[in-house]
Amino acid sequence: MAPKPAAFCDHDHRACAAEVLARADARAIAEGLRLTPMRRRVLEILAADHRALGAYEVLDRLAEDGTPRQPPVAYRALDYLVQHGFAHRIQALNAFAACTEASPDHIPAFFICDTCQAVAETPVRAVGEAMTAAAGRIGFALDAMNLEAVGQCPACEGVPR
Amino acid sequence: MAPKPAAFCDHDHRACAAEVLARADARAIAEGLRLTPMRRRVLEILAADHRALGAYEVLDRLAEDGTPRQPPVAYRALDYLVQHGFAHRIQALNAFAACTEASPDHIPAFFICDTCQAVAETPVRAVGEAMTAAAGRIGFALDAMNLEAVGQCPACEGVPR
DNA sequence: TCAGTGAGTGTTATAAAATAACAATTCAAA
DNA sequence: TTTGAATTGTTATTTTATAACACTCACTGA
Repeated sequence: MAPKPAAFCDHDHRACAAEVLARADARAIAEGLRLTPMRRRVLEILAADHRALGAYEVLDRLAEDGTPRQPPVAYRALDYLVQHGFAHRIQALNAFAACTEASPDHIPAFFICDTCQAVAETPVRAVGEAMTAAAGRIGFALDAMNLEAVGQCPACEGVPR
Repeated sequence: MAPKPAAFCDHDHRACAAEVLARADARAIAEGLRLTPMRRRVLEILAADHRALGAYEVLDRLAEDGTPRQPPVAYRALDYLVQHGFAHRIQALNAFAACTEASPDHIPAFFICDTCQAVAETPVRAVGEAMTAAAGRIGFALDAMNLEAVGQCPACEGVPR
């Protein structure tokens, strides 16, 4: 079995989250992207655990530091993060998760645990290629894909649902 | 190039929609599923074209025959249709499309045209297998997947976006 | 025959998610 | 240092989805 994603294992999450932020900071500098305090704070909130957060959950966390609880505040930051690949939108949950993958050009796929709500982003090159091939066969010009799986993560194996 | 999905071609859509309904009727009888008039009507509305419809669009169509415009009416029928594989939910659009695939155990993938809003469901065995394999490698017990692609369909090729 | 049960539908109300629109501010380049 | 563009603040509204309960009707077993 391949190494399990950190999302499904015990791990030093403080370091894990710090790494996500550090990579984002580095990329923002390298590419001249404006990862403003607001946006960075939202990414930090998302990175705080391996769960996807709804916009209103993000808003609640922001409100704890005194940011006004207005939906556009959260949506704008989230849209920016998604737009620039710092975060992903998990369609199946209407929610958002920090991007945990180092390689900048990966095609993300998400494995969502029904039991503990953990979301793991794992590189699935073969899936992306098969999808691209399928698009090619039907003459479809592919811009983006959403690859999401719902089930039970290895840490929750055996837990009744 | 493989045969393009009907959704992306000129075709006799009356026959196409009738086939979807006929297959659903047959399966309902075979499996003892209760495809009530309400549910069948909603499926008919979905099958009316190769677009995904939001629940409130379905509700509007229903209202044209005098059904009360109450959200639960649409959501209940849609949930049933999705639950039993007569229709699919298109997560990227918060919308629903009739299942157009004959084989009952297929893994659906959706190609969504940004330009004309057509949605094609095509069997993508290789994608499903790659995804299943990826799940297996990380010990994830897969229950369901959403495979969606956004882009431009062959019929809209060249149309500026 | 007829209470009991459960699935389906009708109906009212509300919750949750997302966006429109415009004002105020900040920032960086000319 | 002004000017234009990007960002953030704010109010209001739209769109999507669900909770909760009442009513009907077909079916079941006493």
